Amino acid sequence: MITNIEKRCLDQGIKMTEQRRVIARVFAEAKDHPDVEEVYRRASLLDDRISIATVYRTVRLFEEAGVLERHDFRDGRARYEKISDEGQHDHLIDVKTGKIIEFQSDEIDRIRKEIAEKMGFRLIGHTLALYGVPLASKESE
Amino acid sequence: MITNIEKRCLDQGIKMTEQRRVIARVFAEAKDHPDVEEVYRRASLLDDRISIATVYRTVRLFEEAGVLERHDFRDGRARYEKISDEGQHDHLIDVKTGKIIEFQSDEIDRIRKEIAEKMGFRLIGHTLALYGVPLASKESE
DNA sequence: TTACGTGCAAAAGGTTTGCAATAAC
DNA sequence: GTTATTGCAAACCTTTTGCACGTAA
Repeated sequence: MITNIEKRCLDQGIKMTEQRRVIARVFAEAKDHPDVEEVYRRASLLDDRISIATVYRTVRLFEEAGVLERHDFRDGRARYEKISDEGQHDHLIDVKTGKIIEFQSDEIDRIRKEIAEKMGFRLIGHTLALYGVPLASKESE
Repeated sequence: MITNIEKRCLDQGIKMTEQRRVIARVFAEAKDHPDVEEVYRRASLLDDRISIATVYRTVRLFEEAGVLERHDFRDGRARYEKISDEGQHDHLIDVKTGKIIEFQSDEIDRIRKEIAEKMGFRLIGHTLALYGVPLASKESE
């Protein structure tokens, strides 16, 4: 069975190797935002002939092809997730636990675009992450 | 003459050394978003008894004290700027030139806070960077 | 077949840290 | 005088890369 991500890669003219197929599958099945080490771990379970250098090369390739999105959540390594058909979302990070929660806001999407255009730019990407603590929690920082 | 940043550090109970004063001065005078190498370069012009390790230690200290803000603009190193009294701004990066342009939007400030609270969090920080190309420019990516 | 992808290990680039010397309070 | 800070160099961690080998089309 061919994953949606693999299809997207083929559309982009990316030559599919066994390693790339495996990494595509990892992201097709992921519901979170794994870093490269974690992708390597999961890929190795499916096929142990994969090296971490290939994972690095592949996530970069997929990112440049618009198949994956890279995130920086201030923990020192890049995290990746697939770009889904149903539009993108942003993230809120619970700084107490590190948990990453997705959200989507049409209003923010609109304003971002408006601001960029008002400044004379066409928006081609963005980074938005909110960092918060649970409202119930009383710790000051 | 004592800089505003130095005053802020003293308020936070930070012990001021000559090196820290020099680094505070660099940020007091900066109108941009220097990385550590650049801070080190500017600080060295004012006082050549400074090491880059101290710059790393000091920007971290200042960041934790709420005196500096750290940014990641996808170029592989951290950039810093002072937190000014007149409220914060966000950034738009011209991906053709790397130029960083500041902007401020009360509407975005409001929505960010609303979203976090609606999700059950008190917002304590955020990252927002827009990446764009000049509207005049016709390149596709 | 032929260009492209891979694994390995080494290197790069940014950042942190152990330690002995130094300076602040 | 005591404790924190500094400079130096080594270590760290993530990511990239050179090269010989392997593989997809």
